[in-house]
Amino acid sequence: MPANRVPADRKERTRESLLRAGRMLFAQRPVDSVSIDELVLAAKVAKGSFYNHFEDREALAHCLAGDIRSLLNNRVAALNADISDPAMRVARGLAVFFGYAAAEPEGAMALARIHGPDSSTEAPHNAPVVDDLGRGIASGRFRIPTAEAGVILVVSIGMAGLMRIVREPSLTVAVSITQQLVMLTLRGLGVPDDEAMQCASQAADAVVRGGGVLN
Amino acid sequence: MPANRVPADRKERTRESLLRAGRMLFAQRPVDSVSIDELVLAAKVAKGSFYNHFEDREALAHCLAGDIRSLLNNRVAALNADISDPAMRVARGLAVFFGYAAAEPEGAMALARIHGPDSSTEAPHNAPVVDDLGRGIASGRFRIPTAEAGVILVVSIGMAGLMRIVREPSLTVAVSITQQLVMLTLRGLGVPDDEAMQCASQAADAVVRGGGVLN
DNA sequence: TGTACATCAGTGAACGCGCGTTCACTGATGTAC
DNA sequence: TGTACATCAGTGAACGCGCGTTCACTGATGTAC
Repeated sequence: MPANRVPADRKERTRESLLRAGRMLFAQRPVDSVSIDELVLAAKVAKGSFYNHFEDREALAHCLAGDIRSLLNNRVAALNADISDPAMRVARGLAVFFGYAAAEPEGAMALARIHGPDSSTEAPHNAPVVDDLGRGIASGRFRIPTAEAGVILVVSIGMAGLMRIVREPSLTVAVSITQQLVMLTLRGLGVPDDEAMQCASQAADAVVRGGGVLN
Repeated sequence: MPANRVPADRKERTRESLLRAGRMLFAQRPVDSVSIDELVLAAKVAKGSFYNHFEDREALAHCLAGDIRSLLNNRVAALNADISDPAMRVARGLAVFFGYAAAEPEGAMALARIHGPDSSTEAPHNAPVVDDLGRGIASGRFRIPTAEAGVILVVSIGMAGLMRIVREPSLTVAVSITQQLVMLTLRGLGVPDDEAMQCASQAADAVVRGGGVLN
């Protein structure tokens, strides 16, 4: 217990400022092509401050992407709290990502650029998807031999749709893309046509249009 | 018509050497993090030579990815020359990419890293996919509202599968991943279950295992 | 066949800018008494 | 309430390495005659 303290929120504000700058810059260019100078300039912070918070540029990027990904995973978890059908859960999960892309294209683009389409079954942030797929397979809702291919499908469609929406970030586009991509995805997983379409429409409507995405 | 000439193949060999070096290095690390020094060292070429062939690192990367992508697109075109069913064409197209990932993981990884999952309908190298999807929709073989979502599905699955296979580049893995991912994809596009499975198996067998990929 | 010459890609030393990293100092905030 | 002190994040000048880019020179190959 230190005798004298420095206000926690000053440190926090600097850190946030750096992360915001990273979000803006990494949304535009590859991580390696952004200099520390540019980061601290955009963050309105002295160069030395950077190293009080992050070991290097990579660390900032990793932290930024982790934050966004956690935010989205939490939203998905909250939104799916009392949904048990794995198909609907996957649909709403994708819809959260697509809605975010329309609402916060900058954050979405940064996430896509930093994480890339990492569809490994082991990556911790893919755990929710792996889980839903596992349940769906067990219950016969999804008709695929192994979860792995399903994870690749869902994650890569998620990232691709996100990047598509970011290019033209309007609610209309997001709703349309969500409907179509979720439908294709569920159908791919073996969900009957009509149900896939129903889930897709409901998710697009409730989550993307309805703004189930805000907070 | 110049009076005196320099042998064309000397220039060509230097260029090829630089491209090979790029393939190796870009397979391992992001483009921006590879220095010209590393490139010319790996290529066993003097630093100044680099600029006789490429304007900058980006140009080399672009050229490299373009070459690989063209090679693959050509293989697909040749392999599909007398296949008319769009579902089978898409299946075999994906299989070519997956087979390449197993046979040439380095080239595949470089392609993935440079092009990324660029699933835009306008990108010239996606033209063949756009074409097959258009025909499939017109003939009722694919049941999707617009080609765009289909392109996103096929291209992003293509790249994701490719990266998965690269991580463990064996024929066995490639065949299994191909079967599964092609099945999911065709089913997503609206091809009936049994036919999707049949196409997937045939493509995996004929193209990936059968080495329809060599040459 | 031989010699002089022309071409042009290859070479690598040299240059200098940009950028990552450091560090002595500042100053804002909170604590002691 | 006021004064002295402690803490620690913020600051930005300074350093020096790495890297992209240039350029005068070399040398291999082909042509002229």
